Amino acid sequence: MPELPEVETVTRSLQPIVGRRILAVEIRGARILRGADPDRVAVELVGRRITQVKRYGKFILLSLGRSGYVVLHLGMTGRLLLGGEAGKHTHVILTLDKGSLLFDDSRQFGSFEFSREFPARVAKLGPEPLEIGSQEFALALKSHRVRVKSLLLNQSFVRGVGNIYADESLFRAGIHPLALSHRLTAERARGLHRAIVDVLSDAIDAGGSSISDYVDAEGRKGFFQVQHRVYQRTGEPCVVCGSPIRRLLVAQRSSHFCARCQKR
DNA sequence: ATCGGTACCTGCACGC
DNA sequence: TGCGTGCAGGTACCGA
Repeated sequence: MPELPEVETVTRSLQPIVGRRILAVEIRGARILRGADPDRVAVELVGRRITQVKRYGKFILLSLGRSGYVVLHLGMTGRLLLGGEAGKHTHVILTLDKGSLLFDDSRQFGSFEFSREFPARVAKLGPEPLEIGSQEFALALKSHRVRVKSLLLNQSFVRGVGNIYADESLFRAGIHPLALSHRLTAERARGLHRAIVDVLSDAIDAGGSSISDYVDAEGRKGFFQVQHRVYQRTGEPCVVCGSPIRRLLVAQRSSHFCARCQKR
């Protein structure tokens, strides 16, 4: 579900919890803690005040003053919900001094971790695509010899781009997903960066893409899915040239593209 | 040191 | 109705 635009939308909708204090922690599904001891996590969190909610790529960090961070990743199906009823897949419930925060995740690929320090997993991420310059992006592309689609999905290259927005960006840039990163001209590389910025910005404006179950912390769906030009449109006519959108596997992920508009 | 492939988990749509 | 198959926004880890 969640790539940069969805995680950004969730982060924005979570701002009401800034300044709130954690009164109680209920952990129903320990898998989401990735091996940490549930009791210890609870002890670390209870009584802390949430001082900031910030996104890094696809991660959300809740700062707890100087005590540390709650490090959240939504995986494929994770949801953070303000209030509401706990369900079958609710793994963590934070009771706040006003309201509550639920972490829901049917596939359990997400994670809920506590870290005393700024987390290494987050520190290792590549730059934010919306902050890096096109020139810098083009140079970085040159230093890798891989399929460009794989590179876009690599979070240590740029953080936050996932399968939907990689496909949509490559389409807008007219670049084939199998194109080799180091073979792209600087101009096409800069064009790809512009396409990424455009797609991500448009998607954030639309509140993200709700393919099946994505909603923000207030339960609102996103609307960017109606603007997808290639993602999950296999067989449909290309909006530019009319030839059918094709699908192939790159890095074991479905990749949707127009063979006529997107060149290697 | 980088890679591509596989594993992790649940739910849904589809064909038979 | 039920069963098997394939697919789904994610990353971690393995061996080459």
